[in-house]
Amino acid sequence: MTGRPRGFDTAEVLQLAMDLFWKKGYEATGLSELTEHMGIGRQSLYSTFGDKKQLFLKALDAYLHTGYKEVSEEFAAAPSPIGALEGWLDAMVLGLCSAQDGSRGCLALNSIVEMCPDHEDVVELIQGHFRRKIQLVADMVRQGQEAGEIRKDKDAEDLATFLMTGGGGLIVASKLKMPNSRGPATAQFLLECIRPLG
Amino acid sequence: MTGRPRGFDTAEVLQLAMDLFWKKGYEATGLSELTEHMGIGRQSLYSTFGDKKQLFLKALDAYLHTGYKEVSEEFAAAPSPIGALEGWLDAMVLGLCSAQDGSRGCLALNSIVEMCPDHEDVVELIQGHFRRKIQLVADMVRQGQEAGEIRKDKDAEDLATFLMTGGGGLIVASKLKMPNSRGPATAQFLLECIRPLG
DNA sequence: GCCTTTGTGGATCAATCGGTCAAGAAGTGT
DNA sequence: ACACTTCTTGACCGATTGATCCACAAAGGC
Repeated sequence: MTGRPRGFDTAEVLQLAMDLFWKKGYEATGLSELTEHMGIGRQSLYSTFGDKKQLFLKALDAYLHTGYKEVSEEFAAAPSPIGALEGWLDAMVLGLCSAQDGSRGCLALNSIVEMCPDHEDVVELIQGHFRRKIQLVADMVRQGQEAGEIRKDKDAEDLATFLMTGGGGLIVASKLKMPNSRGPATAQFLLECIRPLG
Repeated sequence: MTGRPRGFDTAEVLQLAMDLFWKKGYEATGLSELTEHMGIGRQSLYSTFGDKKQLFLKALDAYLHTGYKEVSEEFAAAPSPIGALEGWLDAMVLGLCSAQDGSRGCLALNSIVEMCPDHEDVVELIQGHFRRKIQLVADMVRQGQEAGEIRKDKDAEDLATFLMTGGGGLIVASKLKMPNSRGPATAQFLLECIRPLG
């Protein structure tokens, strides 16, 4: 027998939970806030997602997957490798300045800082995503190297790590909302550093 | 009248509080843990430092000051501007790999991620420190430019921001403890990017 | 020695935490 | 219409949170 169906869309309320975790962090987000913001009852939350930790892991996983998918699609639609990377960094800096999202940064980075090295499950989840994303960027770097748009005297994965690290720094710094942010200039300089010499 | 003197050294227990906040973050650190780790009673803590938030602010302030002082002294003792910056980045990467400190990262960056943009007092405190530190690094970059060790086609403060951002990214990434960390290589590349062209 | 001032330790506060339980509402399948 | 399953609602749990109160100990000034 099938019983009464759920009165809400699982993926939808998971997205709402993600929003809250993103804005407030894991520890600072209470169950009462979650249920209120998600628009469902306490028991519905527990029977659907397990406990708070599992809900967080599922929200984080969804975040990582959609993030990977978005970048992947942007890369595929880009006119050139260097254009793809430029668009990626620009979107990163642009997203950080949008007054809409405030300065909530990146859920993955926030979670790293808050929950590493405790919470091994979170560490492993993000490590796996990090590895895949590095490969995604490194592939694009390799294409750029073959096209002569990117310097060939450095390993593609090293350059990808360099971009990822710089991007991470940009995201974290953006939370400070310094009066005269040099985010765009720094992003441009990151790109400049991987171009062919001369 | 002077009354009974304190049975502990204020700066000493503040350092202990800092250690705990550094390792666990603000929210995740409880009063019971604090008093136990600091070795003082609850009431002593409150009468000496105010409430938890004020204690945190004082610990963070102490952290920022000692951090600034250390870098400042390292810079003064360095043989050359580029050597100063190299030593700074090396110490940063080295400190992150030390098994002793685990992967607690940097208290300032951790606090930014956890407490911005709420907790305006924390934001302002770190913003002020950030401004001063950028100036410290930018001054060293300027000296390097005049000495011909650093490229002159970029603004010194832009290059300093670039280094700070990259360093921040390194610190955050280090918390993930990826199997084959490319931290040292990335730090070296950061330095390479600010050297004169050709 | 006494008196005053301050520090200390333990009990205690209301509030909130994550999590559970049980009763009733709302469906599905036959 | 009925039985059966699932979802939903709200009360409730012990534990812990940051914070306060109060009695008592310990030191300096006279």
